[in-house]
Amino acid sequence: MKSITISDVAAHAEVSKSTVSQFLNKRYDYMGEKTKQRIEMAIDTLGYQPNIVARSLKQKSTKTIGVIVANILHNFSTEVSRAIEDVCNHSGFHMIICNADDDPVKEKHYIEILLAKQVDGLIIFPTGNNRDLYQKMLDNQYPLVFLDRSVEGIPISAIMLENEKASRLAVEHLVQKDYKRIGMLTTSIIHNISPRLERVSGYKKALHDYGLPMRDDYVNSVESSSVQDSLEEMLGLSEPPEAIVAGNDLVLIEILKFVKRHHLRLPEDLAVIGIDDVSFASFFTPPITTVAQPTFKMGKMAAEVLMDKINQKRIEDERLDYRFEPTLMVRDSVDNKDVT
Amino acid sequence: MKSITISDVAAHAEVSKSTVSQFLNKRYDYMGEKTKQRIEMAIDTLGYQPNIVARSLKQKSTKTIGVIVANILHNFSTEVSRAIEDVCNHSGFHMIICNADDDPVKEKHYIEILLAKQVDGLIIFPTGNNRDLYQKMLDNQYPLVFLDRSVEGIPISAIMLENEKASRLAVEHLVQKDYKRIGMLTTSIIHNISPRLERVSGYKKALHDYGLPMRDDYVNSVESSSVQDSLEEMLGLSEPPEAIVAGNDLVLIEILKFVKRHHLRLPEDLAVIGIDDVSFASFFTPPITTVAQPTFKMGKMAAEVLMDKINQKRIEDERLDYRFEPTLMVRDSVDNKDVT
DNA sequence: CTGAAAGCGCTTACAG
DNA sequence: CTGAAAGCGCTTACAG
Repeated sequence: MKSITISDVAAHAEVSKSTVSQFLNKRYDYMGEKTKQRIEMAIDTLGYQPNIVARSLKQKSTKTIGVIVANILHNFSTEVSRAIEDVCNHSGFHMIICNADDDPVKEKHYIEILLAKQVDGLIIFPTGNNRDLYQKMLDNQYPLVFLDRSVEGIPISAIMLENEKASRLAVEHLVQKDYKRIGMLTTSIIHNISPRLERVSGYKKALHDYGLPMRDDYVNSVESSSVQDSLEEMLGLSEPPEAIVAGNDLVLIEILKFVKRHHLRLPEDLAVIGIDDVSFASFFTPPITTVAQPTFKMGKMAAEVLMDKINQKRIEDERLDYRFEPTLMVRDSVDNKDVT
Repeated sequence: MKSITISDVAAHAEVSKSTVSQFLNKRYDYMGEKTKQRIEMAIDTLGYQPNIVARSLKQKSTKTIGVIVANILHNFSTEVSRAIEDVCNHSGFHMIICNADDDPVKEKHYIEILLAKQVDGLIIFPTGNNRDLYQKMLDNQYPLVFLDRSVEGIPISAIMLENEKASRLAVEHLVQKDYKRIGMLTTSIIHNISPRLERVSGYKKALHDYGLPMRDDYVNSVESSSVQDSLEEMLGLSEPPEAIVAGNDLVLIEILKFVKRHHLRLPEDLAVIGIDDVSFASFFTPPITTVAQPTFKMGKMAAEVLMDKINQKRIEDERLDYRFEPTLMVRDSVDNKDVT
């Protein structure tokens, strides 16, 4: 690309670079009408576009934020990203999305690169295993917000679902439909990912509140790739669960694959509720009952909180947790148990 | 964030900035062992991270590419983006994704911003309505590749599906299963989006080759939001189509919604084949027969061609079209017509 | 009302 | 083997 710089424009318009710069930044306060016009003409005829890199260097702001999602495969990540993008567009910001793939090493790498690229702030779905880095950014008052998850002992604003409530809604619905043997399957919990822990604990509490027994062989937290095996096991029990709560969309999909493969009937042979509303839920056969997250609102909030931090509002009275309400989407993958 | 610059490191290590810079860029040719160590120590103790913005300004390369997708809602866009990201990671590049939302105005805006941000190259799913801009980049030998679509009269490398073949595969499969009345529904064609045109023309040619009549009321190209109406109309004909080819994933989804809403049986009441393999195809009831694009390969190729252009290979012997083969994924949303 | 000068944090010939 | 100097393309006090 040919480079036309501010100097070229200045020369063409026969003014100084300073004046052109003032013009570009709309500081017209004392600018002569003819000067303005000459500059405008020069810009037009030369097809000048300011170099944002140069501007960023000087202004120490790139008008760009970084977003590091834990796993782009989750529908939640994609939807939230779109909401963030909307806010960015409105504020004249751009965003760079990175996918940590649930890998703390990748996450660390991305954080470092993005900081080196001088992004003005970061939204992170934390893997939870880079405490030093998180802490360092916190110490430096670097604009940062967590999304979906919080990290114990790192007091950074986190935008999250009422996760306990989410599984409670699922359990309650099943209880109302007269299910007693209710299982739960989530993705791996070994890294203490907060929403997963909370969803499991919400499930247990709800069972307890409804006086249902909590059986260890009805709950499991494994990698997506092992969901099939885990289901095999759980449904092979002498008294298998009659309903299963899927901890997120990926688990739900694995369950649906299992159901298909084994020619089970939904909900007669197995009732299912997924946390996360999947795209095909409404027109699946049967339509899938889910607990939806307000993804759009959550992404918007994350971006707004970050923008406030970038603009120096909100440094002091840091509010930590922003919790959002889940919504039960009643469809047909759960039916009245007594009918069967 | 506190800023530690190369000067701080130089001071701490008691060498010049030049030497530190050499070190950073691994030009150790003549560097004394003790110098190296002193610099390394300084970097460590200060926690220095180079400022990429400053480097970019000097080097006139941001090691970043832009990707402008026509519509992020298409599954194709997401998958292709992930493939591009892989290549970027391998080459030490980053990418900024923008969603033009099928809107030429947004597309123009994003192209301009990305150029101003000095990205080293661009992968565009062109809306087709910014010919001047495309042409200008071409004239400037700016590294650019088109994906999914080409633009008539703008000779820029384009990575595309064998679109005619894709609809041909669909029609052939239906013909083999003894279907005669075959319709096709695609998203709007008014902007002459090349893959849509090609898919419709492939459909027509295939019908012709199999001696089937081509009926105008069996083909329609409308916005996603009007697919329902269009189906209503088509299936309300006195001799309605018995099978429909969906031009892409969004159309497929609309068709499935329609089928659900009207309690149609798949494939007994209506057979369906979608172009684009959707995530839920395999475990849907019935599993959906589709024509898949090699999304990963296509994204990879786009990124590789772009990298070559950025690295000055491939400017001369510009190859224009890279066409990829579609694959029929036989599942159960099409069955033997004679059986019914 | 406008311009000269310094500076953002790097890199890169070039000199020694 | 290392450093001084210029420069990438902007912006921003400050002077006049």
